[in-house]
Amino acid sequence: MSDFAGMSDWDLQAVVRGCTNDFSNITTSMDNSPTCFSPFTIQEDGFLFSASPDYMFETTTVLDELEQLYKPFYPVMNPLSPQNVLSDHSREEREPENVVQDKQLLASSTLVASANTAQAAKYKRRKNQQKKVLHVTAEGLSSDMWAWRKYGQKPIKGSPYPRSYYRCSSSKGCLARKQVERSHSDPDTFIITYTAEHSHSQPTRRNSLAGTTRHKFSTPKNLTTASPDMPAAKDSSNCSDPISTAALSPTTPSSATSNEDEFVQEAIKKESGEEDGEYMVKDMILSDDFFAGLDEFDGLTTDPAFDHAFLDQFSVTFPC
DNA sequence: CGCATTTGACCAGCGC
DNA sequence: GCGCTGGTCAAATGCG
Repeated sequence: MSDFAGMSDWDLQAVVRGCTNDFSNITTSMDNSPTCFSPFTIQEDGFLFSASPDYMFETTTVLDELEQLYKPFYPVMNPLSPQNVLSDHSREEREPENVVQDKQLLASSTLVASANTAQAAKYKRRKNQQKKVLHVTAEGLSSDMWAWRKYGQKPIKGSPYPRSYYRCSSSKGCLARKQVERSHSDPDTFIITYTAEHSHSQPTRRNSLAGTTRHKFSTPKNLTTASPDMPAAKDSSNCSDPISTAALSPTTPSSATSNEDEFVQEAIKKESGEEDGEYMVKDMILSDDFFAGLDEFDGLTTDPAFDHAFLDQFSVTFPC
């Protein structure tokens, strides 16, 4: 059949799977330029926000203003809510920045306010729909504490890779949506598009129910249905592919490690004690978790527990 | 049994 | 107005 048909979702699931330890891998490759010099960047209407420390410093003022603008519309300041992934990808013509921001804010508040009318949101005008686009590598797919449930997958015209659709399963009635697709220009990069806003506070830890993760990729079925595009399951040479090894459920891993708990604790600590100003960049994607992750990353990477948990997940799917 | 995932069908937006 | 495309629904299926 088509290239999409066999596109097992192993990669896409990997995309949305939470693994808060991987923020350092968030990146972009919109122009296929080397990304190794930029830990990650965020695209906003084609404009790349380099998240290098220097740039972040320079944009602090702007971000501060953004944050001030966003605050009134936040049900809760969620470090990693889609709101924090700043990138409006509506197809509307570019308008003066503050005008666009105002519109986004209105749209955001409207979406939140209408959280109880999921049906009404069913067919929102795409053109005006608020979106936040994030480009991440497979390792950086992680991302958030939200629990996402996949509700659809569609082949996208012009792209050899299908797009997966996820909705927030943390709370019923939450309109938050998440689309994940592999970048056509850079298969190592995944494009995550957040739509709407969570109508509830961010869970302090991942939803345990959603955590009944299924390592589907290890099942015979999924192995046999491996996509022609993603022959990893068949081609042992791909076992070295971090993307494939990250092929885990988008939902909460039931095997939350002690390291993850540490992350949660760290996040809680920061949430309770640090808010405005100090984490300006968190309003993009550099959340508290991100910095916490950075702070702990060195330790984690050398922590036997981390290695064990991390490799354990890999070995489950790709025992090679 | 409850949950998540898969997947075909349906519907609405959008461009022509 | 029509056809294409994207986004969502919901039944079927599978797994723990």
